[in-house]
Amino acid sequence: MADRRARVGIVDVAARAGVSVGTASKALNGRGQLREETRARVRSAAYELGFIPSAVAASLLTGRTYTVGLIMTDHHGRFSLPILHGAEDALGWDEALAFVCDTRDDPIREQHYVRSLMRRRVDGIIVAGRRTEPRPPLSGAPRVPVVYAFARSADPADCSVVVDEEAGAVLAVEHLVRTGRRHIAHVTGPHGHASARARVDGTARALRMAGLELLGDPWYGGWSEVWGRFAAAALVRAHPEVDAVFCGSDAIGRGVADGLRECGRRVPDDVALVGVDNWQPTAEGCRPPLTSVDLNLQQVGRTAGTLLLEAIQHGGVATGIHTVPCRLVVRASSAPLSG
Amino acid sequence: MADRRARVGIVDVAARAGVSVGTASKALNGRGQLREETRARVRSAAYELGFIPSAVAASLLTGRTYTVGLIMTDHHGRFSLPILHGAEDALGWDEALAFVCDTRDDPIREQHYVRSLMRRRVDGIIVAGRRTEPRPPLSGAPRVPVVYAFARSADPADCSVVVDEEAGAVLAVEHLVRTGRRHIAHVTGPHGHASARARVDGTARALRMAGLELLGDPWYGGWSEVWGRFAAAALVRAHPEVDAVFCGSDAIGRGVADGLRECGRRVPDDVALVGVDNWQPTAEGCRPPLTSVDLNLQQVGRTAGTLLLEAIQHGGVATGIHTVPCRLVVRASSAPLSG
DNA sequence: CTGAAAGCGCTAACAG
DNA sequence: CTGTTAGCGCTTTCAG
Repeated sequence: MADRRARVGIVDVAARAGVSVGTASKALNGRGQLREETRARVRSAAYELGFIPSAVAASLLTGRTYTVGLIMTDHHGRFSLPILHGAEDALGWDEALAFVCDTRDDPIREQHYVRSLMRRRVDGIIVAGRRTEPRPPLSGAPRVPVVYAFARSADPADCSVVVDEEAGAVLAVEHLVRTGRRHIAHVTGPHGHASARARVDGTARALRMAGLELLGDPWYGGWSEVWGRFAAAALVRAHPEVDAVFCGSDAIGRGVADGLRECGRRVPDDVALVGVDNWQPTAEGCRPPLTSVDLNLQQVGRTAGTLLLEAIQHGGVATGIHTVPCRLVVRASSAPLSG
Repeated sequence: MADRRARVGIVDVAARAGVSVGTASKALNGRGQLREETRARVRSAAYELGFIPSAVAASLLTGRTYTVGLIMTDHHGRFSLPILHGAEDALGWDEALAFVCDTRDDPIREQHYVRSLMRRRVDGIIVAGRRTEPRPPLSGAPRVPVVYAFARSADPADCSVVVDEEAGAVLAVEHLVRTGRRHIAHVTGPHGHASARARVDGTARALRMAGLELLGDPWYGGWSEVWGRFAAAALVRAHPEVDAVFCGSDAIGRGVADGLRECGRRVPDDVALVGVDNWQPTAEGCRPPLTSVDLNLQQVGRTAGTLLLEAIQHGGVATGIHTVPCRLVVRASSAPLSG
């Protein structure tokens, strides 16, 4: 172990071990047929010199860089960071490293980043979306595999990994039904969002399967707490018999919880609540802590990483729309009706 | 504009333009003395072939990769993402790209990542901390410049960019005093956290300068809403005259707001509130929206990026502890006392 | 079992 | 003004 003056290259290692560079290379990479004694000698020479092989040089030769680009569009990282973690898992922290590029939702920036990534010869690109609406495919049709995560590409020929949001809603509603709720309402985000519509559909499906009906119409609004509070008040007025609310997001859920409390309804005794996102700060800050549908974003990232890796290895192109299921995380807001 | 079969290299461009590779290189990089007509011919050949120069090959030659490593330790990215953005700004999205490595607070992972980054020959490394306690320097003493952001290195010889948290507290308290508050309490996180202690010190200093005293002792606890709610109730009981609370975090601030409301105190009419972090979801979800001390993390990242760049260009090592000031973001929770 | 030599894609002298 | 040549640091045939 040492840190010498300049950069130590494989030639230095070879010299110190008294072998040729070719031999040194083989010894270090476990390739070829070498006497074990030679291997050991090279290895210790490398160690003593603090030799760190250059991935740059290796890439030039092999054509693979063992790097991928991760394009994110949500600067707060609520969606893209879990995706990054999953991708890191799949890529293996020993293998590939990820260039993370935050486009800040600007197509120009995105285009620049793609060019930058191509110049760096990344082996592939993961595009992490911020909403679930299909997004335009990367412009410039990069010559490497691309996998879209969370927000699928508008081009069905592309490879996308998405969350089954409708099934997530089903999970939530089935849970409410199973715990004894019968008068279930749904407060969610803007009608213009695919996520909101998918959850409405899932809710309807689950209720139908249980032989129930939604209490009134879905309450479309925003994704915010303010909307949740407002909706809760209106909801109680319109349907006093409500005994559960499936909320389109944790923020809404929190707002609804506060709103209900202020109307004199107890959660979960009078009304059970389930949210979506399972976002720690919100779900656990809620009073009481909020049962929530986890979007499994890390799994989305892991799947995306795995698909990308396969595409890279098979020299092919990734294709198809892959779906990841949601997961229900039960907390106090949906305790069974003890009645 | 085209996408041909394999990879098009500069030899292909040169061939198509009817010049040698050397000339093509010069034309494309604006180096050397060339007839404008030749330059143009090469450029259009490159364009028609969809030529994307290989940064890998260039790096091998020049020794610089125009990439940096960004090591983050907080998987939720609340601290490291703003730092990343700032760093991106400083590095220039056209210039350098960042490998983002999430160590998940595991020293082993960190060590592996550092090795990975060194093998990729990054030009420098930024280490984004998660807490403000000094952290052990990167092991293995990388041969490239390293800048620590947010959490400074325990080795004072290293280069660190930190937030002046004490000054941030002064900002908050001065604001409260200026808006007419006189009975100011302080609810904050664990005594074991340097951040909590720095804010306590800043609070004391600002009050002293205003000729005031803290109302009772600082309330050390956790960073959570739960703690804020609890503390608010206890505080009102212990010091009914309280007319302002400086909270060590936005989460605490939110808890205090709820707690106070439930004790029958109005915010800001009876009690003004200021938090720290200026974390959108919490600060704006608060009722009323919470005035907060912004830690200027993006600026921390920008400074770190700039210092790193300088160190890289001057081939030297970055040094010194650099401090970034906080910024107060005023919202409804601290409206002036209209009394 | 080990060494020598070619070359990955590009740039930078130096010739012409 | 343009072409030729020699590598950057490494892996990999192919001889020895």
